[in-house]
Amino acid sequence: MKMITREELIGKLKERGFKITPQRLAIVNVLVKRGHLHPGANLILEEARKKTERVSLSTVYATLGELSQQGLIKNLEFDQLENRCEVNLEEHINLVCKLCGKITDYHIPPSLEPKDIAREAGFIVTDARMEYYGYCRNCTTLPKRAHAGRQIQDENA
Amino acid sequence: MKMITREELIGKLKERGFKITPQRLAIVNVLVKRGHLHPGANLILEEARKKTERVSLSTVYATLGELSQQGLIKNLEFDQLENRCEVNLEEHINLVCKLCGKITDYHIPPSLEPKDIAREAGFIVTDARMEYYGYCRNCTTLPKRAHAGRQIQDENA
DNA sequence: TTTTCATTTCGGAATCATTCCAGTTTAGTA
DNA sequence: TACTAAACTGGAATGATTCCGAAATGAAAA
Ligand SMILES: [Mn+2]
Ligand SMILES: [Mn+2]
Ligand SMILES: [Zn+2]
Ligand SMILES: [Zn+2]
Repeated sequence: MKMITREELIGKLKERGFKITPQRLAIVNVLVKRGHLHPGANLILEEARKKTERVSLSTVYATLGELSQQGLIKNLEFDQLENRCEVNLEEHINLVCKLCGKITDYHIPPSLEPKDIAREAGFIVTDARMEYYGYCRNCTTLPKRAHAGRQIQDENA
Repeated sequence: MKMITREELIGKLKERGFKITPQRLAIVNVLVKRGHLHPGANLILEEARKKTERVSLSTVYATLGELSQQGLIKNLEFDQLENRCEVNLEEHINLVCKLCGKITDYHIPPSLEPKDIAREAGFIVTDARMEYYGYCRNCTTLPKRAHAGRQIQDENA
Protein backbone atom coordinates (compact mmCIF):
# COMPACT_ATOMS: atom_id res chain seq x y z
CA MET A 1 0.00 0.00 0.00
CA LYS A 2 1.64 3.22 -1.18
CA MET A 3 1.88 5.53 1.81
CA ILE A 4 2.53 9.26 1.74
CA THR A 5 5.60 10.21 3.75
CA ARG A 6 6.11 12.76 6.46
CA GLU A 7 8.53 14.62 4.19
CA GLU A 8 6.14 14.78 1.27
CA LEU A 9 3.43 16.24 3.42
CA ILE A 10 5.65 18.79 5.11
CA GLY A 11 7.21 19.70 1.79
CA LYS A 12 3.83 20.39 0.24
CA LEU A 13 2.79 22.52 3.18
CA LYS A 14 6.01 24.52 2.93
CA GLU A 15 5.59 24.95 -0.83
CA ARG A 16 2.15 26.34 -0.33
CA GLY A 17 3.28 28.94 2.18
CA PHE A 18 2.26 27.28 5.42
CA LYS A 19 4.56 27.80 8.36
CA ILE A 20 6.09 24.71 9.82
CA THR A 21 5.12 24.73 13.47
CA PRO A 22 5.62 22.09 16.15
CA GLN A 23 1.86 21.57 16.19
CA ARG A 24 1.67 20.91 12.48
CA LEU A 25 4.67 18.61 12.62
CA ALA A 26 3.11 16.63 15.43
CA ILE A 27 -0.19 16.32 13.63
CA VAL A 28 1.45 15.30 10.38
CA ASN A 29 3.45 12.69 12.26
CA VAL A 30 0.31 11.17 13.69
CA LEU A 31 -1.33 11.13 10.27
CA VAL A 32 1.62 9.34 8.74
CA LYS A 33 2.10 6.83 11.54
CA ARG A 34 -1.53 6.20 12.35
CA GLY A 35 -3.13 6.96 9.02
CA HIS A 36 -4.18 3.37 8.53
CA LEU A 37 -6.45 3.71 11.57
CA HIS A 38 -8.36 6.55 9.93
CA PRO A 39 -7.89 8.56 13.13
CA GLY A 40 -10.34 11.18 14.37
CA ALA A 41 -9.56 14.61 15.79
CA ASN A 42 -9.44 13.46 19.39
CA LEU A 43 -7.14 10.52 18.75
CA ILE A 44 -4.88 12.81 16.76
CA LEU A 45 -4.85 15.31 19.60
CA GLU A 46 -4.04 12.60 22.11
CA GLU A 47 -1.20 11.19 20.02
CA ALA A 48 0.15 14.59 19.05
CA ARG A 49 0.40 15.57 22.69
CA LYS A 50 2.79 12.72 23.31
CA LYS A 51 5.28 14.49 21.05
CA THR A 52 4.54 18.16 21.50
CA GLU A 53 3.92 19.76 24.86
CA ARG A 54 1.45 22.24 23.47
CA VAL A 55 -1.35 21.43 21.01
CA SER A 56 -5.02 22.30 21.23
CA LEU A 57 -8.10 20.68 19.77
CA SER A 58 -8.81 23.89 17.87
CA THR A 59 -5.46 23.59 16.18
CA VAL A 60 -6.05 19.97 15.30
CA TYR A 61 -9.33 20.87 13.64
CA ALA A 62 -7.75 23.84 11.90
CA THR A 63 -4.84 21.80 10.61
CA LEU A 64 -7.02 18.94 9.43
CA GLY A 65 -9.16 21.51 7.66
CA GLU A 66 -6.12 22.95 5.91
CA LEU A 67 -4.77 19.56 4.89
CA SER A 68 -8.18 18.66 3.62
CA GLN A 69 -8.53 21.88 1.64
CA GLN A 70 -5.11 21.25 0.17
CA GLY A 71 -6.30 17.84 -0.92
CA LEU A 72 -3.68 16.09 1.16
CA ILE A 73 -6.18 14.15 3.26
CA LYS A 74 -9.92 13.58 3.21
CA ASN A 75 -12.61 13.85 5.80
CA LEU A 76 -14.89 10.88 6.46
CA GLU A 77 -18.22 11.37 8.22
CA PHE A 78 -20.05 8.66 10.04
CA ASP A 79 -23.31 8.09 11.82
CA GLN A 80 -22.99 8.73 15.55
CA LEU A 81 -19.24 8.95 15.30
CA GLU A 82 -16.72 11.74 15.12
CA ASN A 83 -15.24 12.38 11.71
CA ARG A 84 -12.21 10.39 10.67
CA CYS A 85 -9.24 11.13 8.43
CA GLU A 86 -8.56 9.38 5.19
CA VAL A 87 -4.85 9.49 4.39
CA ASN A 88 -4.89 6.88 1.65
CA LEU A 89 -5.86 8.86 -1.41
CA GLU A 90 -5.90 5.93 -3.80
CA GLU A 91 -9.35 4.83 -4.82
CA HIS A 92 -10.46 2.16 -2.43
CA ILE A 93 -13.34 0.98 -0.31
CA ASN A 94 -13.30 1.49 3.43
CA LEU A 95 -14.46 -1.60 5.23
CA VAL A 96 -16.10 -0.31 8.39
CA CYS A 97 -16.63 -2.89 11.12
CA LYS A 98 -19.92 -2.36 12.91
CA LEU A 99 -18.66 -4.08 16.03
CA CYS A 100 -15.22 -2.69 16.79
CA GLY A 101 -15.34 0.31 14.47
CA LYS A 102 -12.11 -0.56 12.74
CA ILE A 103 -11.84 0.81 9.24
CA THR A 104 -9.63 -1.07 6.80
CA ASP A 105 -8.82 -0.31 3.21
CA TYR A 106 -9.82 -2.57 0.36
CA HIS A 107 -8.39 -1.73 -3.03
CA ILE A 108 -10.74 -2.44 -5.88
CA PRO A 109 -9.70 -3.87 -9.21
CA PRO A 110 -10.00 -1.55 -12.21
CA SER A 111 -13.70 -1.80 -12.93
CA LEU A 112 -16.66 0.44 -12.25
CA GLU A 113 -14.94 3.25 -14.13
CA PRO A 114 -16.01 6.72 -13.09
CA LYS A 115 -15.84 7.70 -16.74
CA ASP A 116 -18.60 5.27 -17.60
CA ILE A 117 -20.81 6.76 -14.97
CA ALA A 118 -20.12 10.25 -16.16
CA ARG A 119 -21.04 9.24 -19.67
CA GLU A 120 -24.22 7.43 -18.74
CA ALA A 121 -25.60 9.81 -16.17
CA GLY A 122 -24.21 13.09 -17.44
CA PHE A 123 -22.40 13.41 -14.17
CA ILE A 124 -18.78 14.45 -13.82
CA VAL A 125 -17.19 12.43 -11.05
CA THR A 126 -14.54 14.33 -9.15
CA ASP A 127 -14.54 12.35 -5.98
CA ALA A 128 -15.67 8.94 -4.86
CA ARG A 129 -16.68 7.46 -1.57
CA MET A 130 -17.43 3.81 -1.17
CA GLU A 131 -17.85 1.94 2.04
CA TYR A 132 -18.94 -1.51 2.95
CA TYR A 133 -20.20 -2.00 6.47
CA GLY A 134 -20.10 -5.38 8.12
CA TYR A 135 -17.89 -7.49 10.33
CA CYS A 136 -14.14 -7.75 10.21
CA ARG A 137 -12.16 -10.93 10.61
CA ASN A 138 -11.69 -10.50 14.35
CA CYS A 139 -15.32 -9.81 14.99
CA THR A 140 -16.41 -12.67 12.77
CA THR A 141 -14.68 -15.28 14.90
CA LEU A 142 -15.72 -13.84 18.27
CA PRO A 143 -19.41 -13.57 17.44
CA LYS A 144 -21.07 -10.82 19.48
CA ARG A 145 -18.56 -8.84 21.50
CA ALA A 146 -17.21 -5.35 21.85
CA HIS A 147 -20.12 -3.11 20.98
CA ALA A 148 -18.95 0.49 20.99
CA GLY A 149 -16.38 1.13 18.28
CA ARG A 150 -13.28 2.03 20.22
CA GLN A 151 -10.61 3.88 18.36
CA ILE A 152 -7.13 2.43 18.25
CA GLN A 153 -7.60 -1.24 17.55
CA ASP A 154 -4.00 -1.81 16.73
CA GLU A 155 -3.53 -5.56 17.09
CA ASN A 156 -2.97 -5.99 13.38
CA ALA A 157 -3.69 -3.77 10.34
CA MET B 1 -36.86 2.42 -10.40
CA LYS B 2 -38.83 0.24 -8.01
CA MET B 3 -40.37 2.53 -5.42
CA ILE B 4 -41.82 1.49 -2.08
CA THR B 5 -45.45 2.54 -1.72
CA ARG B 6 -47.22 4.42 1.00
CA GLU B 7 -49.32 1.34 1.74
CA GLU B 8 -46.35 -0.99 2.05
CA LEU B 9 -44.69 1.31 4.54
CA ILE B 10 -47.81 1.86 6.62
CA GLY B 11 -48.60 -1.83 6.51
CA LYS B 12 -45.19 -2.74 7.83
CA LEU B 13 -45.46 -0.20 10.62
CA LYS B 14 -48.89 -1.55 11.58
CA GLU B 15 -47.62 -5.15 11.50
CA ARG B 16 -44.82 -4.26 13.84
CA GLY B 17 -47.15 -2.70 16.40
CA PHE B 18 -46.65 0.97 15.65
CA LYS B 19 -49.68 3.19 16.00
CA ILE B 20 -50.78 4.92 12.85
CA THR B 21 -50.85 8.59 13.72
CA PRO B 22 -51.44 11.63 11.52
CA GLN B 23 -47.81 12.57 12.07
CA ARG B 24 -46.48 9.24 10.88
CA LEU B 25 -48.83 9.26 7.92
CA ALA B 26 -47.66 12.71 6.93
CA ILE B 27 -44.01 11.77 7.25
CA VAL B 28 -44.45 8.56 5.29
CA ASN B 29 -46.25 10.51 2.60
CA VAL B 30 -43.34 12.87 2.25
CA LEU B 31 -40.88 9.99 2.10
CA VAL B 32 -42.85 8.30 -0.66
CA LYS B 33 -43.46 11.44 -2.70
CA ARG B 34 -40.12 13.12 -2.17
CA GLY B 35 -37.92 10.12 -1.53
CA HIS B 36 -36.00 10.69 -4.74
CA LEU B 37 -34.75 13.98 -3.30
CA HIS B 38 -33.17 12.19 -0.36
CA PRO B 39 -34.90 14.68 1.95
CA GLY B 40 -33.52 15.78 5.30
CA ALA B 41 -35.41 16.21 8.57
CA ASN B 42 -36.20 19.86 8.03
CA LEU B 43 -37.53 19.43 4.53
CA ILE B 44 -39.65 16.53 5.74
CA LEU B 45 -41.01 18.67 8.55
CA GLU B 46 -41.82 21.49 6.18
CA GLU B 47 -43.59 19.23 3.72
CA ALA B 48 -45.38 17.24 6.41
CA ARG B 49 -46.81 20.44 7.88
CA LYS B 50 -48.56 21.16 4.61
CA LYS B 51 -50.71 18.09 5.23
CA THR B 52 -50.96 17.86 9.01
CA GLU B 53 -51.62 20.84 11.21
CA ARG B 54 -49.49 19.47 14.04
CA VAL B 55 -46.03 17.89 13.63
CA SER B 56 -42.84 18.68 15.47
CA LEU B 57 -39.21 18.31 14.55
CA SER B 58 -38.78 15.94 17.49
CA THR B 59 -41.40 13.68 15.99
CA VAL B 60 -39.78 13.78 12.59
CA TYR B 61 -36.47 12.70 14.07
CA ALA B 62 -38.16 10.04 16.18
CA THR B 63 -40.08 8.65 13.23
CA LEU B 64 -37.08 8.64 10.93
CA GLY B 65 -35.20 6.82 13.67
CA GLU B 66 -37.91 4.19 13.90
CA LEU B 67 -38.14 3.69 10.16
CA SER B 68 -34.39 3.41 10.05
CA GLN B 69 -34.27 0.87 12.86
CA GLN B 70 -36.97 -1.10 11.09
CA GLY B 71 -34.79 -1.13 8.01
CA LEU B 72 -37.40 0.70 5.96
CA ILE B 73 -35.16 3.66 5.17
CA LYS B 74 -31.50 4.54 5.64
CA ASN B 75 -29.71 7.51 7.06
CA LEU B 76 -27.08 9.30 4.97
CA GLU B 77 -24.55 11.57 6.63
CA PHE B 78 -22.69 14.32 4.86
CA ASP B 79 -19.98 16.84 5.49
CA GLN B 80 -21.42 20.18 6.58
CA LEU B 81 -24.91 19.06 5.74
CA GLU B 82 -27.86 17.74 7.69
CA ASN B 83 -28.49 14.03 7.33
CA ARG B 84 -30.61 12.85 4.45
CA CYS B 85 -32.96 9.92 4.00
CA GLU B 86 -32.35 7.07 1.61
CA VAL B 87 -35.64 5.52 0.58
CA ASN B 88 -34.29 3.49 -2.31
CA LEU B 89 -33.01 0.34 -0.69
CA GLU B 90 -31.69 -1.26 -3.85
CA GLU B 91 -27.93 -1.24 -4.13
CA HIS B 92 -26.93 1.88 -5.97
CA ILE B 93 -24.52 4.77 -5.94
CA ASN B 94 -25.67 8.20 -4.85
CA LEU B 95 -24.36 10.87 -7.14
CA VAL B 96 -23.94 13.94 -4.95
CA CYS B 97 -23.59 17.24 -6.77
CA LYS B 98 -21.10 19.53 -5.07
CA LEU B 99 -22.73 22.60 -6.52
CA CYS B 100 -26.47 22.27 -6.02
CA GLY B 101 -26.42 19.41 -3.55
CA LYS B 102 -28.80 17.27 -5.55
CA ILE B 103 -28.42 13.56 -4.92
CA THR B 104 -29.43 11.22 -7.70
CA ASP B 105 -29.40 7.45 -7.80
CA TYR B 106 -27.19 5.48 -10.15
CA HIS B 107 -27.82 1.76 -10.33
CA ILE B 108 -24.70 -0.28 -10.81
CA PRO B 109 -24.47 -3.32 -13.02
CA PRO B 110 -23.91 -6.63 -11.22
CA SER B 111 -20.19 -6.47 -10.59
CA LEU B 112 -18.04 -5.72 -7.58
CA GLU B 113 -19.73 -8.54 -5.66
CA PRO B 114 -19.78 -8.13 -1.90
CA LYS B 115 -19.15 -11.84 -1.64
CA ASP B 116 -15.79 -11.48 -3.35
CA ILE B 117 -14.77 -8.83 -0.93
CA ALA B 118 -15.86 -10.89 2.02
CA ARG B 119 -13.82 -13.80 0.76
CA GLU B 120 -10.69 -11.82 0.03
CA ALA B 121 -10.63 -9.62 3.07
CA GLY B 122 -12.29 -11.89 5.60
CA PHE B 123 -14.94 -9.26 5.95
CA ILE B 124 -18.65 -9.97 6.02
CA VAL B 125 -20.45 -7.24 4.16
CA THR B 126 -23.88 -6.48 5.57
CA ASP B 127 -24.33 -3.01 4.21
CA ALA B 128 -22.82 -0.91 1.48
CA ARG B 129 -22.44 2.78 0.93
CA MET B 130 -21.06 4.19 -2.28
CA GLU B 131 -21.10 7.75 -3.40
CA TYR B 132 -19.56 9.65 -6.23
CA TYR B 133 -19.21 13.38 -5.77
CA GLY B 134 -18.99 15.70 -8.70
CA TYR B 135 -21.18 17.80 -10.93
CA CYS B 136 -24.63 16.94 -12.23
CA ARG B 137 -25.89 17.63 -15.70
CA ASN B 138 -27.40 20.99 -14.78
CA CYS B 139 -24.32 22.20 -13.04
CA THR B 140 -22.08 20.98 -15.81
CA THR B 141 -23.64 23.29 -18.37
CA LEU B 142 -23.81 26.35 -16.11
CA PRO B 143 -20.18 26.22 -15.00
CA LYS B 144 -19.70 27.91 -11.62
CA ARG B 145 -23.03 28.90 -10.09
CA ALA B 146 -25.21 28.13 -7.12
CA HIS B 147 -22.81 27.42 -4.32
CA ALA B 148 -24.74 26.35 -1.23
CA GLY B 149 -26.58 23.10 -1.84
CA ARG B 150 -30.22 24.07 -1.46
CA GLN B 151 -32.65 21.32 -0.78
CA ILE B 152 -35.56 20.82 -3.15
CA GLN B 153 -34.09 21.16 -6.57
CA ASP B 154 -37.15 19.79 -8.29
CA GLU B 155 -36.79 20.89 -11.91
CA ASN B 156 -36.32 17.33 -13.09
CA ALA B 157 -35.38 14.05 -11.33
C1' DT C 1 21.19 38.64 15.66
C1' DT C 2 17.24 41.51 16.12
C1' DT C 3 13.10 43.37 14.32
C1' DT C 4 8.83 42.84 12.42
C1' DC C 5 4.36 41.20 11.43
C1' DA C 6 1.34 38.06 9.15
C1' DT C 7 0.32 33.69 10.50
C1' DT C 8 -0.72 30.50 13.93
C1' DT C 9 -2.26 28.92 18.24
C1' DC C 10 -5.19 28.90 22.19
C1' DG C 11 -9.22 28.54 25.26
C1' DG C 12 -13.59 29.59 25.64
C1' DA C 13 -17.83 30.83 23.65
C1' DA C 14 -21.04 30.02 19.80
C1' DT C 15 -23.27 27.01 16.56
C1' DC C 16 -26.34 23.70 15.12
C1' DA C 17 -28.07 19.16 14.07
C1' DT C 18 -29.63 15.72 16.84
C1' DT C 19 -31.14 13.65 21.21
C1' DC C 20 -33.27 13.73 25.58
C1' DC C 21 -36.98 14.69 28.83
C1' DA C 22 -41.15 15.47 31.46
C1' DG C 23 -45.67 16.61 30.84
C1' DT C 24 -49.73 16.19 27.74
C1' DT C 25 -52.32 14.00 24.16
C1' DT C 26 -54.12 10.14 21.72
C1' DA C 27 -54.70 5.54 18.93
C1' DG C 28 -56.50 1.45 19.56
C1' DT C 29 -58.67 -1.77 22.39
C1' DA C 30 -62.34 -3.48 25.41
C1' DT D 1 -67.03 5.53 26.60
C1' DA D 2 -63.04 4.59 29.42
C1' DC D 3 -58.44 3.10 29.76
C1' DT D 4 -53.56 3.02 29.06
C1' DA D 5 -49.35 2.28 26.68
C1' DA D 6 -47.49 4.64 23.07
C1' DA D 7 -46.76 8.88 20.79
C1' DC D 8 -46.30 13.85 20.54
C1' DT D 9 -44.48 18.26 21.93
C1' DG D 10 -41.46 22.29 23.17
C1' DG D 11 -37.71 23.28 25.38
C1' DA D 12 -33.47 22.00 27.37
C1' DA D 13 -29.23 19.20 26.88
C1' DT D 14 -25.62 17.25 24.11
C1' DG D 15 -21.50 17.03 21.58
C1' DA D 16 -18.76 17.56 17.60
C1' DT D 17 -17.22 21.31 15.08
C1' DT D 18 -16.53 26.24 14.19
C1' DC D 19 -15.70 30.86 15.47
C1' DC D 20 -13.27 34.61 17.81
C1' DG D 21 -10.21 37.96 20.11
C1' DA D 22 -5.97 38.00 22.25
C1' DA D 23 -1.32 36.20 22.88
C1' DA D 24 2.54 33.67 20.81
C1' DT D 25 5.70 32.72 17.16
C1' DG D 26 7.87 31.26 12.42
C1' DA D 27 10.54 33.11 9.16
C1' DA D 28 11.73 36.89 6.08
C1' DA D 29 14.07 41.25 6.21
C1' DA D 30 17.25 44.39 8.26
MN1 LIG E 1 -9.30 4.25 3.83
MN1 LIG F 1 -30.13 7.09 -3.25
ZN1 LIG G 1 -14.29 -5.59 14.06
ZN1 LIG H 1 -25.95 20.15 -9.50
